[in-house]
Amino acid sequence: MDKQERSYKDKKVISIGTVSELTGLSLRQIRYYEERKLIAPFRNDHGTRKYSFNDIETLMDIADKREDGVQTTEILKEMRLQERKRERESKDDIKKKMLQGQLNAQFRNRRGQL
Amino acid sequence: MDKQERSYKDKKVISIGTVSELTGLSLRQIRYYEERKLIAPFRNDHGTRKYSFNDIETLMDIADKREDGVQTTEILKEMRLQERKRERESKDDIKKKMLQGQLNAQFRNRRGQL
DNA sequence: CGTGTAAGGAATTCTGACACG
DNA sequence: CGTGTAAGGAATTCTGACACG
Repeated sequence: MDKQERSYKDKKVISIGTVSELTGLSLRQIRYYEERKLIAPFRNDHGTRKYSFNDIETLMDIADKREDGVQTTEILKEMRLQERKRERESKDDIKKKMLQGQLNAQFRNRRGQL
Repeated sequence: MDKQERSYKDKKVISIGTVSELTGLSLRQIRYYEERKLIAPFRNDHGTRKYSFNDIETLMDIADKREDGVQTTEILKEMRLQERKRERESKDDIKKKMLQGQLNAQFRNRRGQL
């Protein structure tokens, strides 16, 4: 996913009625999940909520878990765990790339010595 | 761009007020360009227009051309030319892939004969 | 806890039209 | 041709609250 596409996914431009249609959740449910800190829509000048496609995906995950009887507090914890996991993986990825870069450099050096 | 990301770009979910903010165009202008067939927003049950990120990009292109004094009729022609060009390129791409496939098959055959 | 609902107000969007140039 | 604007109506969204379980 390049920068441009990311921006589509993260841009908060969708109003709550459309989100409701897309997710099958009621307005009440969507607003309640915000109250429980599960999502954070953007508020424009007037105070109208605007959601991203990312928010919609999160809401669909929430809907699945709620159907399985998971409470919002639990869902919040799970989401935070997931978040930390992604951060770790992202860091590991950077480390891996740096290591690879060093190996490549060594390889070039040895080849030069032959 | 994979299917998922395409769907974000093409999904018509943004209302005209937000499009106006994002493009800097007035509601009147956006509706007028639709009247001139330059864009085709989705209409929901109530009749409210819904735009995609793609529509927004098109509108920004239109805005640039209008600033250069290009009339909507001309812009429409240009857009249709562009569309045909993209179609040709897409077809050429398929042909190229088929040809490559045949070459690969021949190569495998000859190698087998050795 | 999670969700429905009625309440009143404010902002959005729609269409058709008149205006200007 | 392209755009602004006032007009009247319909649908959207917001918040705080009461209800149920």
